[in-house]
Parts: sequence; structure tokens; C-alpha cells
Amino acid sequence: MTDKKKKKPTSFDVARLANVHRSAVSRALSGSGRVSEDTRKRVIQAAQELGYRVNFLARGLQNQNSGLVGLVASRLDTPYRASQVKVAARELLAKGYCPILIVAEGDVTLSGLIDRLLNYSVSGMIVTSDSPPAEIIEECKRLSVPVVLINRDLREVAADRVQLDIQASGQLAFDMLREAGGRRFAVLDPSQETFTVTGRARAFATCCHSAGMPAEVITPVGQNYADGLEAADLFMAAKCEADAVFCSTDLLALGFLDGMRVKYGRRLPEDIQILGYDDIEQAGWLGNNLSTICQDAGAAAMLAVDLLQARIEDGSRPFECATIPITPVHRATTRKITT
Amino acid sequence: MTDKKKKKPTSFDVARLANVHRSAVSRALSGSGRVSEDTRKRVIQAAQELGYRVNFLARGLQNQNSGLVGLVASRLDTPYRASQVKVAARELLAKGYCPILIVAEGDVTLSGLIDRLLNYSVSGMIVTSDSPPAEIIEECKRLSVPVVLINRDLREVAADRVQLDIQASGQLAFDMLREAGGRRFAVLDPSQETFTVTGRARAFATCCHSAGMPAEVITPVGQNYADGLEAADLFMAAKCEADAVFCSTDLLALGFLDGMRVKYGRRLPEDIQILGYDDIEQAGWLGNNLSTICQDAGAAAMLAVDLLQARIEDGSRPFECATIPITPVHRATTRKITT
DNA sequence: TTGAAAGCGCTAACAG
DNA sequence: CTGTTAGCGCTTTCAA
Repeated sequence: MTDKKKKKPTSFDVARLANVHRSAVSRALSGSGRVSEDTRKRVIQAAQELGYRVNFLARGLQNQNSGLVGLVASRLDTPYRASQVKVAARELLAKGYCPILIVAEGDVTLSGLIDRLLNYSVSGMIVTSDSPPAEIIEECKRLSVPVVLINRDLREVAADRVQLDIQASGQLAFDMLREAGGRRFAVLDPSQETFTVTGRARAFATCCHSAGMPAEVITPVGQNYADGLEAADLFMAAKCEADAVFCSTDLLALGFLDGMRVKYGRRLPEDIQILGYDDIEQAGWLGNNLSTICQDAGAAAMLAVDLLQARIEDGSRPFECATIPITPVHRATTRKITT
Repeated sequence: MTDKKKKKPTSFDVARLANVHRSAVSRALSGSGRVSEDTRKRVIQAAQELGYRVNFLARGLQNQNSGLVGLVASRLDTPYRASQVKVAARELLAKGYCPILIVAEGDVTLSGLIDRLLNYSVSGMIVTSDSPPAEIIEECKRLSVPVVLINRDLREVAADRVQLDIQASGQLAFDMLREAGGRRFAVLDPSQETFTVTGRARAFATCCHSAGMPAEVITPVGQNYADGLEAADLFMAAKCEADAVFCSTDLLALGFLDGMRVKYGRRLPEDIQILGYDDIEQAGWLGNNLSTICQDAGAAAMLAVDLLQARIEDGSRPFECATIPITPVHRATTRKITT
């Protein structure tokens, strides 16, 4: 006969059953504090029997720290972000934290949501959003809530961060396209600016310029598939003659790719070469086979979680900035390099 | 001069500044309880001034209810699931709850994670995972934590649920392919069983059988792109002569599609017709243009959140089972229906 | 309407 | 090593 509608057992009940004091129960179950092997066993046993579970709200209230971690992410339905969030959540969970997911759509609402997060005495926050207002980050610092920023602007307040090397990204893109025989370059640089996306597009353009081969700039609105499609129209309308285009995002690249080959009958890489960025799963699909630059979403997420944990454990350590590794991925939308 | 390292202000501080008692602060800020307009204003004012925020852990401890909601999801890096989780999180947030994201990978660890969730006195739980162990759901019921199941097995314990009509799905798939001129049918039915995916594949097969045109069954391992690719190999190896194949998942369909056209040079829909299921974003991409059946992930998520909220507000209402709407999406991998 | 007081369930500091 | 004693910050009766 299991206790149906009984109230949840408290540490007090466990204590009574195990014939010890509540504090002994706490010590035995929270791991901290010394307890005799005997008591520990009796407590565990009693807890088991009663189906007791520690109330984390009470514990958090006492410790001023809930074990909850805010995970702020925009564009969650995007392949890159989805896998990043997945890994971050998994790692957080593995380390004993509980991720509260805040999905951002338009900054308007976001600050209210993060505000709510702060009410829970979160132990920390990982921000992977494109653009959470800086004031919010400030607010966190004020409340001394550790924050780890993924790919956010450098000028931000002091905080641990994980980001990719923007200059190196633009350079790598240029090198890949150049080595594949590109002569006339173009780049897709969304008008909705984003720190890393805009950054690498500009860096690429700069490299082209420095090499004496200025790139034409196509400006779709956003950085999604549909925008890539739009970019193809823009490209044609402008009678752009580039033979090698760097799309600052895989989604953009895939849209542009489809536009060029399906809508405008271009062959790849013969008529035009396309290079993406991110290496999302779809880039590797047989029908796309997109050459790209891989920035490992999972690695970035894990770095972020590690940094956060380190800071939670030692709030006074110096701020760190981890770099996301990038690697070239040669597939079928760029020519084979003749060695 | 903002208070730098000061402790966080409590309701006590606000009370003092507003010249009222702490309970008045609570009443003014929690909405419940009557307060004079004057006190309310003073409290709000004082709270503002101090940068006070209610401690939800303390509130939750008192109310036995934290406002936290568990969101259990597997395969988050899959387009369908990602957009579902995004919408669920957004809706939850909009209704004042905070979603704790539990990502499931293999049932082994999952039960421990949900266990942890329960320690936070979550107000409810939405389970969209393929297969969280039934005992866990039982445990939730035992602790009277409301649970909403999305597309989980019917034989489950009593709970609110959101699911699609499996029979209707199989039937619709058959009808679409039949009307598009299909003669010989095949179906991809993953060996890793999943309630809805396996269900509609079987339902489709049953429809074929009933119509006197038994379907050939291809059995890839999972339900992802790579498995679809594998299915194409299986299809060819078996010298399958089907001219219309129902892939129980868009990812499967896209993999199968790429395998058939890129690897085996088949044209669509001339040589073979393919129908997917889900209508993920990629299905609509120009290069794929996959005919499919749309099950609206966002709608499902919203239904789930609504059901959960209703149950949290009234634990005694009868259990409900909402149905996810499905609609045919005719694109280029099936023939135009001659009207 | 408002103040007083009693907890919610737990942990940590302090004695024993 | 174990029991005692204070709270953590809030809500909620209960009087006034």
C-alpha cells in the first residue's frame, strides 16, 4: 500500500525513521559534512523507504544558489543553434546543473525574461543569443551572477567568453576560395547585423581588397535559407560576375546554392563556386555537398559550460576567452585544389 | 553610487523604505490579497528604487510550487523537435512559467534527470521524448505533478496528451500516393521503433494491403537522414520495384531522396515518387521540394502548453487528448494530381 | 486594510 | 560525530 495522497516526506520524517536528527540527514545526503558510515547507511535506507527527495528550493534558499543555470538562445529552430543548445544542456545536466531555457525572439521581450530568470537565484547564465541587450548582462554582473558569452561582441562588459576568431575566419574563407581558383569574389553580408556573421563577411571583404581583388557585396536581409534565395535574385539582378562567393552562413549558402542551380541553372563548381560557414548537418547532405568552414557548435557549448563551472566554483579567477576551433571542409561546391 | 557588493534587498528592506510591513509588500507584489492603492504605489516605488526582486525560491518553497516546468525532449538537434521545443519554451515563458530543458539521449540517464527535476517542485512537465520510461511518468503522477505527453503511447498512464491520428496519417499517405498514380508501394519503417513513426508506417502498410496492393517494407535502423540514405541502398539491393514510397519521416525521405537521385540517378517524380512526413523546413527547400504531410510542430507544442496550464489550474478536470492537425503538402516528388 | 507570527524544508554554525 | 539552534525570504492565516 503506497502512500497515495500523503504529503511529501521531509528530512524530518527521514530523521525520525532513521533515529537521527534532521541535520544528520542533511549531512548524509548533501555529501558535505562528516557522518559515520552507520548513520549514512541508515539515512539512505530510510530515505529510500520513504521515497524522500531533497527539496532543492529549500536548499537553494539556504545556499543562495539554486543549481539552476539560464541558457539564453535565439533562433533555436536553426540547425546550428539547436545542436549547440542540445550540447550545452546535456553538459550542464551532466555537471549537476539544471538549464532553464530562455528563447529570445526580438529583444523587446528578452530583457523581461532574463529578469525573471534572476528571480530564481540562478547559479549562472550562458548567453548564445545574437543580441541580448548589454544592460541585461550588466544587471547580471551587478547581482554577481556569472555569465558566459558565446560569440558576443568584444566590447561587452568583463565576462568569460567563447568566440571564434573573426579575422582568421575571413582569411580562411578567402584562402579556400582563392586556392580553388576563384578570380572574382562576392560575399553575402546580411543587413541585419550580427557580431560574428557580419564580422567574418567584412573580414573576407578586407582580405579580398588587400589582395587587390575587391569583393562585390550582396546584402540580403537576414541569415537564413530564404535570405540566401533572395541573395541569388539580388546577385542576378546586379549582373554580378563573381565566380566565387562566400556566404557568411551555411543557411545562406544553401539558399543561394538552390537559387543559383535550381532557379538560374548554374552548375557548381564549374559556373560558380560557393563557400558556406558553420558546417551544419544539411551542408553535408548528398544533394547539397556544400564546401564550408566548420565551427564546432558542440565544442563551443562545452567550452562555455566548462568556463561557467570554473567561474561558479571560483568567482575571482581571471576572465577567460576561449576560441572555437575552425576547420576547412572541402566538398563539391568548390573546385578540387590541384596539388 | 549604486550598491556594489551589498546583499540583495529583501522584502524587508522594501517594507522599511515604504513604511509598511513585509506582508504588505508581499501582498502588493504577488497580486493576491487586497492592498490599498496608496500602499501599493509606495511599495512598487520602493521596490523599484532598491532594485528589489522577489526570490522565487522562497516563494516556491512557501507555495509548494515553483513556476518551473520540465520540458523533456530527445533528439533536439532534429529540425522537427527543435522547432517544437522552441515554441513550447516560448509559450511557457509567455504564460509565466520557466522551462527547464531536459535533453534525453538514451533512456539510461533520463530517469535520473527527471528525478532531479522533481526535486525542484516543478509545477508540471511536458514530455516530447520518444521514449521516457513509463515508471517515471508514474512517479510524477504519484507526486501529483501534472504531465502532458506529446505523441506518446496510448497505453500510458492517465495523463493529458497531444497526439496525431496515426490511422488517418497512414491513410492520408496512401491516398496521396495512390492519387498521384502510385502502383507499387513501399514504406520505410525504422527498426528502432517509435510510437508515431512506426505507427504510421504500419498504418500505411495496412491501407496498401486492404487495397490489394501490399507494400514492400524497407527497414533502415533509425529515422534520420543517414538512415534514409541507407534505405536507398537497401531499396536497390533488394531490387525493389516500387514506384511510390512513403518515408515515415521527412529526414528519412530526404536521405532516401538524395540516395535515389544523386547516388542512383533516379528522376523524381518520373522514375519514383517519394512522400515524407512532418514538413520540416528543409522539405520545402528548392533543391528538395519534397511532397509530405505536415504535422504542425508549433501547434502541437501550443496545445501541450495549454493543456498543462489548464491542469495546473484545475487538477481535477477530466483528462484530455488533443489531436495534432495534419495536412497534405503537394510538392515536386509526387506527380500532380490530374483533376 | 494592515501588522504580527507561524511556518515552507533545508543547511550551517556551534556546542556537546 | 551528532544534536541544537538559527535563520534563508517569502506567504498566509489570524487578529486588530
